[in-house]
Amino acid sequence: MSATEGVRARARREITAAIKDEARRRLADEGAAKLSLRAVARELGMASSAVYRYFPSRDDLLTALIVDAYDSLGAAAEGVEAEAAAAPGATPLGRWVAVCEAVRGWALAHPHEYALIYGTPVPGYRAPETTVPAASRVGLLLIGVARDAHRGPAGLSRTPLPEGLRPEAVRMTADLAPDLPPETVVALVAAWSELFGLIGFELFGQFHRVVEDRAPFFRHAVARLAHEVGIAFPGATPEA
Amino acid sequence: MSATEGVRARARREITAAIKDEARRRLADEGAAKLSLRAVARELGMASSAVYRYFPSRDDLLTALIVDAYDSLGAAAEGVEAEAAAAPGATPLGRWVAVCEAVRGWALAHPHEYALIYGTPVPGYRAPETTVPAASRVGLLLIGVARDAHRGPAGLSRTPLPEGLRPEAVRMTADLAPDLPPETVVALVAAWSELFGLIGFELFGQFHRVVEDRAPFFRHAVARLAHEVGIAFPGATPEA
DNA sequence: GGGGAAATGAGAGCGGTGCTCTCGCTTGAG
DNA sequence: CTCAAGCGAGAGCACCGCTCTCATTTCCCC
Repeated sequence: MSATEGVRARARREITAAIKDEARRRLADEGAAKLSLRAVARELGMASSAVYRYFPSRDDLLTALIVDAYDSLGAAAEGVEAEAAAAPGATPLGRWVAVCEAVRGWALAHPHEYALIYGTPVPGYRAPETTVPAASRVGLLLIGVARDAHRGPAGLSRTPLPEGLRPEAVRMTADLAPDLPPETVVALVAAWSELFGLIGFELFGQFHRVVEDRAPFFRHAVARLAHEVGIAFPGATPEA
Repeated sequence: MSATEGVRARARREITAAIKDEARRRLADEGAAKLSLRAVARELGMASSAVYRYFPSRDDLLTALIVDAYDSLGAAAEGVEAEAAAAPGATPLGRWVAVCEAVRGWALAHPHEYALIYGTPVPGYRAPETTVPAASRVGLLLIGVARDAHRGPAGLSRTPLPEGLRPEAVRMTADLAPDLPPETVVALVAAWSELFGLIGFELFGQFHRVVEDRAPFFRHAVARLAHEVGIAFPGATPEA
């Protein structure tokens, strides 16, 4: 035991992690809706009531899993993006596609955790504000790629905004990326949500018997999203 | 009682409908995951075991609600599309936007039913094949709009496909719309899933503090999706 | 019309759930 | 060393999905 952490504190940290690990394992088996605190406790060889010392309610356990999932996804995407950006001959389009494919890859590897954060919100559950930073990481990454493209030699193409959208576009720009054109910010937010539409449809079975060879389809679709954001021009294709 | 329907058949039909209605009501209160057959029965003043005469299991009740929701959404979208198509000066772009806005309107009006069909799949639940026709209605509608645009004077613009996607694109085209170019079919399927990404993000709170004035944002985004499908050319805007 | 099969409803019951409370034991800070 | 705080276990409450049994009602066929 260290001087700064007694047996009790250490046990608390380890048991908390063990509960979350076991919960994640059970999540993969049965989904969030049927996640049972008792089953987690049983598997860990402890009384169900003891789990409540660590998570005041089942929903609090879910919240913890949600924050962890956002962070896991964010870290995965950031790692891949950093790698893509460091590679020789890196282009904004290549980085954009890399981020999108990282998100898809994480989602396919952790479908139930993905469902937890991008699927139907849990019944009475309201995400606390603490989840916001973790939840924003992928979006910030996409903004960063667009920003670098904007600063780069190729610049960004823009589609004009209808009049009715301009005030909201200006407001969004001030909030999200004041250094980017409003046309780009609007396209960025749309592409961001459309990306998760593609992934959600694949993951939740909507592509069943519609799209079979999904990797190239996804790659093509997100490259077009990048084009919509103004990151690449028609005819340009990523190679990585 | 009519000659073709006895007391029993009529009662069965009415009670089945009453159970589904009450279930829908409770769905709005607590979400699909916590939908309780017992609570439905209690509210209807019948023994919980009696409900099993009408739905063999809770999941079967959910299936019925899912099919109903798909049909309700499909009917709403089809109605709006027919109206838009019949209006003087109707354009494919106008009809496309009308369909998308109808889907969004239905989703905002029936958020829990939307979550049921486009959100996280219910735990152990696997959608039976019987849901496929109802689930396809919106997609078919979008295909129809693209088909009419293809036949119309303006035609469809096309973005070339990467080589790796061509076999799958050809397969998809044969399955979905043999009379359309593969480039269009791929763009159509992508736009279809991206449409539900936009709606899902709005409905499930991901746009919280990101997009505030959502109607014009959505309208702009789906018009751009139409453009991606090749339905409208840059600069064209719907007016309806 | 009458009789038997099928449909229906009610109730008890099984094993499971989230969550609370109380009880003893252990740990750590004063 | 003491004593409050942290912790685990067990019992218990109200609820859940689902099954089984047992009356009662309806319908179909003879």
